[in-house]
Amino acid sequence: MGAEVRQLTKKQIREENEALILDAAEKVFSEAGFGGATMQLIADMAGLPKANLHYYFPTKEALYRRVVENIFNIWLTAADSFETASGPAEGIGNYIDAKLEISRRHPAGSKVWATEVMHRAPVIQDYLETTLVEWTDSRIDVINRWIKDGLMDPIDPRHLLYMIWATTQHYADFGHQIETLNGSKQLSDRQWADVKTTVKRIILTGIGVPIP
Amino acid sequence: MGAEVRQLTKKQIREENEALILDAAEKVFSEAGFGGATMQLIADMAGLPKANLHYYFPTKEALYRRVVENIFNIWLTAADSFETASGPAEGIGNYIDAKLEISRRHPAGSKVWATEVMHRAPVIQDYLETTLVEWTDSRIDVINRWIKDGLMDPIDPRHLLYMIWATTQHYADFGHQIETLNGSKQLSDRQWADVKTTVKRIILTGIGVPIP
DNA sequence: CCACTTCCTGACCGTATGGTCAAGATCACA
DNA sequence: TGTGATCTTGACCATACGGTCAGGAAGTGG
Repeated sequence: MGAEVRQLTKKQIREENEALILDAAEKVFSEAGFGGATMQLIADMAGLPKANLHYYFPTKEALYRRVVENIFNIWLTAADSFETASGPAEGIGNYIDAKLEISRRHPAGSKVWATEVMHRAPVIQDYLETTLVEWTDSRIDVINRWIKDGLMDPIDPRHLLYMIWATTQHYADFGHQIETLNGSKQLSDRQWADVKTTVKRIILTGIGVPIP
Repeated sequence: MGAEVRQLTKKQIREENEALILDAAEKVFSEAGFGGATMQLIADMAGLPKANLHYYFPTKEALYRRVVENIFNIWLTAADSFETASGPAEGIGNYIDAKLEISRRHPAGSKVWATEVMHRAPVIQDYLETTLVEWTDSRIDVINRWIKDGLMDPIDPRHLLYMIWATTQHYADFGHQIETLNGSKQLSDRQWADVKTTVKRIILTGIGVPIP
Protein backbone atom coordinates (compact mmCIF):
# COMPACT_ATOMS: atom_id res chain seq x y z
CA MET A 1 0.00 0.00 0.00
CA GLY A 2 2.22 2.77 1.24
CA ALA A 3 5.24 1.44 -0.60
CA GLU A 4 3.63 1.15 -4.00
CA VAL A 5 4.90 3.47 -6.66
CA ARG A 6 1.99 5.55 -7.84
CA GLN A 7 1.74 6.34 -11.50
CA LEU A 8 1.31 10.08 -11.61
CA THR A 9 0.34 12.19 -14.57
CA LYS A 10 2.25 15.39 -15.21
CA LYS A 11 -0.76 17.43 -14.17
CA GLN A 12 -1.07 15.54 -10.90
CA ILE A 13 2.61 15.98 -10.19
CA ARG A 14 2.38 19.70 -10.75
CA GLU A 15 -0.69 20.16 -8.58
CA GLU A 16 0.70 18.01 -5.82
CA ASN A 17 4.08 19.70 -5.73
CA GLU A 18 2.68 23.19 -5.92
CA ALA A 19 0.39 22.42 -3.00
CA LEU A 20 3.29 20.89 -1.07
CA ILE A 21 5.42 23.98 -1.66
CA LEU A 22 2.64 26.45 -0.87
CA ASP A 23 1.85 24.69 2.40
CA ALA A 24 5.47 24.67 3.45
CA ALA A 25 5.94 28.27 2.34
CA GLU A 26 2.93 29.47 4.33
CA LYS A 27 4.30 27.85 7.44
CA VAL A 28 7.85 29.13 7.01
CA PHE A 29 6.80 32.65 6.02
CA SER A 30 4.48 32.84 9.02
CA GLU A 31 7.19 31.73 11.43
CA ALA A 32 10.15 33.65 10.06
CA GLY A 33 8.71 36.52 8.03
CA PHE A 34 9.56 37.12 4.39
CA GLY A 35 13.13 38.16 5.09
CA GLY A 36 13.80 35.43 7.60
CA ALA A 37 12.39 32.66 5.45
CA THR A 38 14.84 30.90 3.15
CA MET A 39 14.08 28.89 0.05
CA GLN A 40 16.22 26.10 1.50
CA LEU A 41 14.02 25.91 4.63
CA ILE A 42 10.86 25.83 2.57
CA ALA A 43 12.38 23.18 0.33
CA ASP A 44 13.35 21.03 3.30
CA MET A 45 9.88 21.34 4.82
CA ALA A 46 8.29 20.44 1.50
CA GLY A 47 10.69 17.53 1.06
CA LEU A 48 11.97 18.76 -2.29
CA PRO A 49 15.33 20.03 -3.50
CA LYS A 50 15.63 23.79 -3.57
CA ALA A 51 16.09 23.95 -7.32
CA ASN A 52 12.71 22.30 -7.70
CA LEU A 53 10.99 25.22 -5.97
CA HIS A 54 12.45 27.54 -8.57
CA TYR A 55 11.06 25.29 -11.27
CA TYR A 56 7.49 25.87 -10.06
CA PHE A 57 7.87 29.39 -8.69
CA PRO A 58 10.42 31.57 -10.47
CA THR A 59 11.31 33.74 -7.47
CA LYS A 60 10.83 33.92 -3.72
CA GLU A 61 8.59 36.94 -4.27
CA ALA A 62 6.35 35.05 -6.67
CA LEU A 63 5.95 32.23 -4.16
CA TYR A 64 5.18 34.69 -1.38
CA ARG A 65 2.62 36.47 -3.52
CA ARG A 66 0.79 33.22 -4.17
CA VAL A 67 0.70 32.49 -0.45
CA VAL A 68 -0.76 35.90 0.35
CA GLU A 69 -3.31 35.66 -2.45
CA ASN A 70 -4.48 32.30 -1.15
CA ILE A 71 -5.08 33.76 2.28
CA PHE A 72 -6.88 36.76 0.93
CA ASN A 73 -9.31 34.49 -0.89
CA ILE A 74 -10.02 32.57 2.30
CA TRP A 75 -10.88 35.82 4.07
CA LEU A 76 -13.23 36.89 1.32
CA THR A 77 -15.18 33.72 0.76
CA ALA A 78 -15.67 33.20 4.48
CA ALA A 79 -17.67 36.38 4.95
CA ASP A 80 -20.65 35.72 2.73
CA SER A 81 -23.06 34.82 5.53
CA PHE A 82 -23.08 38.49 6.35
CA GLU A 83 -25.29 39.62 3.50
CA THR A 84 -27.92 36.91 3.58
CA ALA A 85 -28.68 37.39 7.27
CA SER A 86 -31.99 38.76 8.51
CA GLY A 87 -30.34 41.06 11.06
CA PRO A 88 -27.24 41.81 13.10
CA ALA A 89 -27.71 39.01 15.62
CA GLU A 90 -27.46 36.43 12.87
CA GLY A 91 -25.22 38.32 10.44
CA ILE A 92 -22.59 39.56 12.85
CA GLY A 93 -22.84 36.47 15.03
CA ASN A 94 -22.17 34.14 12.12
CA TYR A 95 -19.41 36.37 10.85
CA ILE A 96 -17.62 36.26 14.21
CA ASP A 97 -17.98 32.48 14.35
CA ALA A 98 -16.62 32.12 10.83
CA LYS A 99 -13.66 34.40 11.44
CA LEU A 100 -12.76 32.66 14.70
CA GLU A 101 -12.93 29.34 12.90
CA ILE A 102 -10.48 30.64 10.30
CA SER A 103 -8.17 31.82 13.06
CA ARG A 104 -8.24 28.35 14.50
CA ARG A 105 -7.76 26.48 11.21
CA HIS A 106 -5.43 28.83 9.34
CA PRO A 107 -3.31 30.61 11.93
CA ALA A 108 -0.27 30.61 9.66
CA GLY A 109 -2.19 32.30 6.89
CA SER A 110 -3.50 34.94 9.25
CA LYS A 111 0.02 35.70 10.42
CA VAL A 112 1.37 36.08 6.91
CA TRP A 113 -1.46 38.47 6.14
CA ALA A 114 -0.80 40.47 9.30
CA THR A 115 2.89 40.76 8.52
CA GLU A 116 2.18 41.82 4.97
CA VAL A 117 -0.16 44.59 6.12
CA MET A 118 2.22 45.70 8.88
CA HIS A 119 4.93 46.12 6.28
CA ARG A 120 2.61 48.47 4.39
CA ALA A 121 1.35 45.76 2.04
CA PRO A 122 4.17 45.89 -0.51
CA VAL A 123 2.74 42.93 -2.39
CA ILE A 124 -1.05 43.29 -2.14
CA GLN A 125 -1.65 47.01 -1.85
CA ASP A 126 -3.75 46.90 -5.01
CA TYR A 127 -6.05 44.32 -3.42
CA LEU A 128 -6.50 46.56 -0.39
CA GLU A 129 -7.39 49.54 -2.55
CA THR A 130 -9.89 47.72 -4.75
CA THR A 131 -11.37 44.49 -3.43
CA LEU A 132 -11.12 45.24 0.27
CA VAL A 133 -12.46 48.76 -0.06
CA GLU A 134 -15.46 47.53 -2.05
CA TRP A 135 -16.10 44.65 0.33
CA THR A 136 -15.95 46.97 3.34
CA ASP A 137 -18.19 49.62 1.82
CA SER A 138 -20.83 47.05 1.01
CA ARG A 139 -20.81 45.67 4.57
CA ILE A 140 -21.02 49.18 5.95
CA ASP A 141 -24.17 49.70 3.90
CA VAL A 142 -25.71 46.61 5.41
CA ILE A 143 -24.90 47.72 8.94
CA ASN A 144 -26.25 51.20 8.31
CA ARG A 145 -29.49 49.65 7.10
CA TRP A 146 -29.74 47.64 10.29
CA ILE A 147 -29.20 50.81 12.30
CA LYS A 148 -31.89 52.68 10.34
CA ASP A 149 -34.28 49.79 10.91
CA GLY A 150 -33.65 50.05 14.65
CA LEU A 151 -32.11 46.58 14.87
CA MET A 152 -28.98 47.87 16.63
CA ASP A 153 -27.54 51.00 18.22
CA PRO A 154 -26.05 53.73 16.01
CA ILE A 155 -22.44 52.62 16.07
CA ASP A 156 -19.86 53.69 13.47
CA PRO A 157 -19.83 50.54 11.31
CA ARG A 158 -16.17 51.00 10.43
CA HIS A 159 -14.95 50.74 13.98
CA LEU A 160 -17.29 47.83 14.63
CA LEU A 161 -15.74 45.95 11.72
CA TYR A 162 -12.22 46.80 12.90
CA MET A 163 -13.08 45.46 16.34
CA ILE A 164 -14.35 42.21 14.87
CA TRP A 165 -11.30 41.81 12.64
CA ALA A 166 -8.93 42.66 15.46
CA THR A 167 -10.48 40.39 18.03
CA THR A 168 -10.96 37.36 15.82
CA GLN A 169 -7.55 37.55 14.19
CA HIS A 170 -5.90 38.12 17.56
CA TYR A 171 -6.54 34.48 18.43
CA ALA A 172 -4.42 33.47 15.43
CA ASP A 173 -1.80 36.20 15.28
CA PHE A 174 -1.16 36.28 19.02
CA GLY A 175 -1.91 32.59 19.48
CA HIS A 176 1.50 32.04 20.99
CA GLN A 177 0.92 34.68 23.65
CA ILE A 178 -2.54 33.29 24.42
CA GLU A 179 -1.07 29.80 24.62
CA THR A 180 1.59 31.01 27.04
CA LEU A 181 -1.05 32.71 29.20
CA ASN A 182 -3.01 29.46 29.08
CA GLY A 183 -0.23 27.57 30.84
CA SER A 184 1.59 26.87 27.57
CA LYS A 185 -1.33 24.73 26.42
CA GLN A 186 -3.29 25.10 23.19
CA LEU A 187 -6.89 26.16 23.69
CA SER A 188 -9.18 23.16 24.05
CA ASP A 189 -12.42 22.65 22.13
CA ARG A 190 -14.32 23.88 25.16
CA GLN A 191 -12.15 26.99 25.44
CA TRP A 192 -12.65 27.80 21.77
CA ALA A 193 -16.40 27.50 22.33
CA ASP A 194 -16.06 29.93 25.25
CA VAL A 195 -14.17 32.34 23.01
CA LYS A 196 -17.00 32.35 20.48
CA THR A 197 -19.66 32.81 23.14
CA THR A 198 -17.83 35.54 25.00
CA VAL A 199 -16.77 37.53 21.94
CA LYS A 200 -20.27 37.43 20.46
CA ARG A 201 -21.81 38.33 23.79
CA ILE A 202 -19.65 41.39 24.38
CA ILE A 203 -19.89 42.74 20.85
CA LEU A 204 -23.59 42.07 20.25
CA THR A 205 -24.53 43.41 23.69
CA GLY A 206 -22.19 46.31 23.09
CA ILE A 207 -24.07 47.40 19.98
CA GLY A 208 -27.50 46.92 21.50
CA VAL A 209 -28.45 43.61 19.94
CA PRO A 210 -30.22 41.13 22.26
CA ILE A 211 -28.48 37.78 22.45
CA PRO A 212 -30.68 35.04 20.93
CA MET B 1 22.68 78.28 17.30
CA GLY B 2 22.11 75.26 15.11
CA ALA B 3 25.58 75.41 13.65
CA GLU B 4 27.46 75.60 16.90
CA VAL B 5 29.62 72.66 17.73
CA ARG B 6 28.39 71.31 21.01
CA GLN B 7 30.89 70.06 23.47
CA LEU B 8 29.68 66.61 24.37
CA THR B 9 30.79 64.45 27.21
CA LYS B 10 31.45 60.79 26.57
CA LYS B 11 28.34 59.88 28.53
CA GLN B 12 26.22 62.26 26.49
CA ILE B 13 27.64 60.91 23.27
CA ARG B 14 26.84 57.38 24.29
CA GLU B 15 23.29 58.17 25.37
CA GLU B 16 22.60 60.24 22.29
CA ASN B 17 23.94 57.69 19.85
CA GLU B 18 22.25 54.77 21.53
CA ALA B 19 18.94 56.62 21.39
CA LEU B 20 19.56 57.52 17.75
CA ILE B 21 20.30 53.92 16.90
CA LEU B 22 17.38 52.51 18.88
CA ASP B 23 14.93 54.91 17.23
CA ALA B 24 16.17 54.03 13.77
CA ALA B 25 16.21 50.33 14.59
CA GLU B 26 12.62 50.39 15.85
CA LYS B 27 11.49 51.99 12.63
CA VAL B 28 13.44 49.69 10.35
CA PHE B 29 12.55 46.51 12.25
CA SER B 30 8.88 47.47 12.21
CA GLU B 31 8.88 48.09 8.48
CA ALA B 32 11.03 45.20 7.31
CA GLY B 33 10.92 42.61 10.08
CA PHE B 34 14.02 41.24 11.75
CA GLY B 35 15.18 39.31 8.72
CA GLY B 36 14.44 42.08 6.26
CA ALA B 37 16.13 44.78 8.28
CA THR B 38 19.81 45.39 7.57
CA MET B 39 22.36 47.04 9.80
CA GLN B 40 23.29 49.26 6.87
CA LEU B 41 19.72 50.56 6.61
CA ILE B 42 19.54 51.25 10.32
CA ALA B 43 22.91 52.96 10.16
CA ASP B 44 21.81 55.19 7.27
CA MET B 45 18.60 56.12 9.05
CA ALA B 46 20.54 56.92 12.22
CA GLY B 47 23.08 58.91 10.25
CA LEU B 48 26.02 56.84 11.50
CA PRO B 49 28.47 54.50 9.83
CA LYS B 50 27.59 50.84 10.15
CA ALA B 51 30.68 49.98 12.14
CA ASN B 52 29.55 52.44 14.77
CA LEU B 53 26.37 50.44 15.43
CA HIS B 54 28.49 47.42 16.22
CA TYR B 55 30.46 49.51 18.67
CA TYR B 56 27.35 50.21 20.74
CA PHE B 57 25.46 46.98 20.07
CA PRO B 58 27.61 43.92 19.49
CA THR B 59 25.16 42.07 17.25
CA LYS B 60 21.94 42.63 15.33
CA GLU B 61 20.18 40.34 17.82
CA ALA B 62 21.36 42.41 20.77
CA LEU B 63 20.05 45.58 19.14
CA TYR B 64 16.73 43.93 18.37
CA ARG B 65 16.42 42.66 21.91
CA ARG B 66 16.86 46.16 23.28
CA VAL B 67 14.16 47.45 20.94
CA VAL B 68 11.71 44.80 22.06
CA GLU B 69 12.52 45.35 25.73
CA ASN B 70 11.87 49.06 25.37
CA ILE B 71 8.45 48.41 23.91
CA PHE B 72 7.58 45.90 26.57
CA ASN B 73 8.31 48.49 29.24
CA ILE B 74 6.05 51.01 27.56
CA TRP B 75 3.21 48.47 27.60
CA LEU B 76 3.71 47.76 31.28
CA THR B 77 4.03 51.25 32.68
CA ALA B 78 1.04 52.45 30.67
CA ALA B 79 -1.39 50.14 32.40
CA ASP B 80 -1.14 51.31 35.97
CA SER B 81 -4.37 53.31 35.99
CA PHE B 82 -6.10 49.97 36.02
CA GLU B 83 -5.47 49.15 39.65
CA THR B 84 -6.19 52.50 41.24
CA ALA B 85 -9.61 52.84 39.63
CA SER B 86 -12.80 52.71 41.62
CA GLY B 87 -14.57 50.45 39.14
CA PRO B 88 -14.64 49.10 35.58
CA ALA B 89 -16.01 52.26 33.98
CA GLU B 90 -12.98 54.21 35.10
CA GLY B 91 -10.40 51.40 35.13
CA ILE B 92 -11.19 49.81 31.80
CA GLY B 93 -12.11 53.12 30.20
CA ASN B 94 -8.78 54.67 31.11
CA TYR B 95 -6.93 51.55 30.08
CA ILE B 96 -8.51 51.62 26.63
CA ASP B 97 -7.68 55.31 26.26
CA ALA B 98 -4.08 54.72 27.31
CA LYS B 99 -3.60 51.77 24.97
CA LEU B 100 -5.09 53.63 22.02
CA GLU B 101 -2.79 56.53 22.77
CA ILE B 102 0.20 54.19 22.65
CA SER B 103 -1.01 52.81 19.35
CA ARG B 104 -1.12 56.32 18.01
CA ARG B 105 2.24 57.43 19.38
CA HIS B 106 4.30 54.24 19.08
CA PRO B 107 2.94 52.31 16.11
CA ALA B 108 6.39 51.06 15.17
CA GLY B 109 6.95 49.60 18.61
CA SER B 110 3.59 47.87 18.55
CA LYS B 111 4.44 46.29 15.22
CA VAL B 112 7.80 45.01 16.39
CA TRP B 113 6.09 43.49 19.41
CA ALA B 114 3.41 41.88 17.25
CA THR B 115 5.99 40.38 14.91
CA GLU B 116 8.03 39.06 17.80
CA VAL B 117 5.00 37.33 19.31
CA MET B 118 3.86 35.97 15.94
CA HIS B 119 7.27 34.39 15.50
CA ARG B 120 6.72 32.57 18.80
CA ALA B 121 8.66 35.15 20.82
CA PRO B 122 12.16 33.80 20.23
CA VAL B 123 13.70 36.73 22.07
CA ILE B 124 11.29 37.56 24.90
CA GLN B 125 9.62 34.26 25.73
CA ASP B 126 10.93 34.52 29.29
CA TYR B 127 9.18 37.88 29.72
CA LEU B 128 5.92 36.36 28.54
CA GLU B 129 6.19 33.48 30.97
CA THR B 130 7.06 35.62 33.99
CA THR B 131 6.19 39.32 33.87
CA LEU B 132 3.25 39.10 31.49
CA VAL B 133 1.69 36.12 33.27
CA GLU B 134 1.92 37.89 36.62
CA TRP B 135 0.60 41.15 35.23
CA THR B 136 -2.34 39.38 33.61
CA ASP B 137 -3.21 37.32 36.67
CA SER B 138 -3.26 40.42 38.82
CA ARG B 139 -5.61 42.27 36.42
CA ILE B 140 -7.85 39.22 36.27
CA ASP B 141 -8.15 39.37 40.03
CA VAL B 142 -9.26 42.98 39.84
CA ILE B 143 -11.87 42.22 37.21
CA ASN B 144 -13.19 39.24 39.16
CA ARG B 145 -13.58 41.49 42.19
CA TRP B 146 -15.59 43.95 40.11
CA ILE B 147 -17.79 41.09 38.94
CA LYS B 148 -18.32 39.84 42.49
CA ASP B 149 -19.24 43.36 43.56
CA GLY B 150 -21.86 43.50 40.83
CA LEU B 151 -20.13 46.33 38.99
CA MET B 152 -20.15 44.44 35.68
CA ASP B 153 -21.53 41.30 34.04
CA PRO B 154 -19.81 37.95 34.68
CA ILE B 155 -17.49 37.92 31.66
CA ASP B 156 -14.39 35.75 31.42
CA PRO B 157 -11.74 38.40 32.24
CA ARG B 158 -9.17 36.73 30.04
CA HIS B 159 -11.16 37.14 26.86
CA LEU B 160 -12.09 40.67 27.85
CA LEU B 161 -8.41 41.55 28.14
CA TYR B 162 -7.63 39.88 24.82
CA MET B 163 -10.37 41.90 23.15
CA ILE B 164 -8.97 45.14 24.57
CA TRP B 165 -5.43 44.27 23.52
CA ALA B 166 -6.52 43.16 20.07
CA THR B 167 -8.72 46.16 19.35
CA THR B 168 -6.37 48.83 20.65
CA GLN B 169 -3.25 47.38 19.02
CA HIS B 170 -5.11 46.85 15.76
CA TYR B 171 -5.06 50.60 15.18
CA ALA B 172 -1.24 50.47 15.24
CA ASP B 173 -0.48 47.09 13.71
CA PHE B 174 -3.06 47.38 10.93
CA GLY B 175 -2.73 51.14 10.67
CA HIS B 176 -1.83 50.88 7.02
CA GLN B 177 -5.01 48.95 6.23
CA ILE B 178 -7.10 51.41 8.22
CA GLU B 179 -5.41 54.27 6.43
CA THR B 180 -6.17 52.70 3.07
CA LEU B 181 -9.82 52.23 4.05
CA ASN B 182 -9.85 55.87 5.15
CA GLY B 183 -9.10 57.06 1.63
CA SER B 184 -5.33 56.69 2.12
CA LYS B 185 -5.41 59.41 4.78
CA GLN B 186 -4.13 59.19 8.31
CA LEU B 187 -6.83 59.33 10.97
CA SER B 188 -7.49 62.90 12.09
CA ASP B 189 -7.64 64.06 15.70
CA ARG B 190 -11.41 63.91 15.50
CA GLN B 191 -11.36 60.39 14.10
CA TRP B 192 -9.04 59.23 16.87
CA ALA B 193 -11.48 60.72 19.37
CA ASP B 194 -14.28 58.76 17.69
CA VAL B 195 -12.23 55.59 17.96
CA LYS B 196 -11.84 56.05 21.69
CA THR B 197 -15.51 56.82 22.20
CA THR B 198 -16.75 53.97 20.05
CA VAL B 199 -14.39 51.32 21.40
CA LYS B 200 -15.15 52.25 24.99
CA ARG B 201 -18.87 52.36 24.28
CA ILE B 202 -19.04 48.91 22.71
CA ILE B 203 -16.83 47.19 25.26
CA LEU B 204 -18.23 48.84 28.39
CA THR B 205 -21.81 48.37 27.23
CA GLY B 206 -20.91 44.85 26.21
CA ILE B 207 -19.88 43.92 29.73
CA GLY B 208 -22.83 45.62 31.39
CA VAL B 209 -21.16 48.79 32.59
CA PRO B 210 -23.18 52.00 32.19
CA ILE B 211 -21.36 54.68 30.22
CA PRO B 212 -20.60 57.67 32.45
C1' DC C 1 9.43 2.62 -30.44
C1' DC C 2 10.47 7.49 -31.12
C1' DA C 3 10.43 12.30 -30.82
C1' DC C 4 8.88 15.73 -27.59
C1' DT C 5 7.63 17.97 -23.55
C1' DT C 6 7.79 18.24 -18.79
C1' DC C 7 10.04 17.35 -14.54
C1' DC C 8 14.16 16.87 -11.54
C1' DT C 9 18.48 18.19 -9.23
C1' DG C 10 23.57 18.67 -7.94
C1' DA C 11 26.79 21.92 -8.75
C1' DC C 12 27.72 26.42 -9.38
C1' DC C 13 27.75 31.87 -9.18
C1' DG C 14 27.29 36.76 -7.83
C1' DT C 15 25.88 39.47 -4.33
C1' DA C 16 24.56 41.29 0.04
C1' DT C 17 24.98 41.02 4.74
C1' DG C 18 26.61 40.59 9.60
C1' DG C 19 30.54 41.17 11.72
C1' DT C 20 35.85 42.35 12.44
C1' DC C 21 39.83 45.13 12.84
C1' DA C 22 43.41 48.37 12.99
C1' DA C 23 44.51 52.93 12.96
C1' DG C 24 43.30 57.34 14.11
C1' DA C 25 40.41 61.12 16.42
C1' DT C 26 38.45 62.83 20.57
C1' DC C 27 37.72 63.33 25.24
C1' DA C 28 38.98 62.57 30.47
C1' DC C 29 41.67 63.62 34.08
C1' DA C 30 45.70 63.97 36.91
C1' DT D 1 50.51 68.66 29.07
C1' DG D 2 50.70 63.75 28.84
C1' DT D 3 48.69 59.24 29.31
C1' DG D 4 44.95 56.37 29.00
C1' DA D 5 40.17 55.44 27.90
C1' DT D 6 36.53 55.97 24.78
C1' DC D 7 34.73 56.81 20.34
C1' DT D 8 34.94 56.65 15.04
C1' DT D 9 35.26 54.57 10.61
C1' DG D 10 36.93 52.78 5.97
C1' DA D 11 38.41 48.61 4.45
C1' DC D 12 38.09 44.05 4.81
C1' DC D 13 36.33 39.05 5.59
C1' DA D 14 33.50 34.71 5.61
C1' DT D 15 29.21 33.15 4.90
C1' DA D 16 24.63 32.40 3.39
C1' DC D 17 21.31 33.23 0.30
C1' DG D 18 18.52 33.72 -4.12
C1' DG D 19 18.89 32.30 -8.38
C1' DT D 20 20.93 29.71 -12.71
C1' DC D 21 21.99 25.94 -15.61
C1' DA D 22 23.14 21.81 -17.95
C1' DG D 23 22.20 17.34 -18.37
C1' DG D 24 19.55 13.50 -17.26
C1' DA D 25 15.02 11.04 -15.83
C1' DA D 26 10.34 10.38 -16.63
C1' DG D 27 6.04 10.64 -18.48
C1' DT D 28 3.22 11.80 -23.31
C1' DG D 29 1.27 11.18 -27.73
C1' DG D 30 1.58 9.35 -32.12
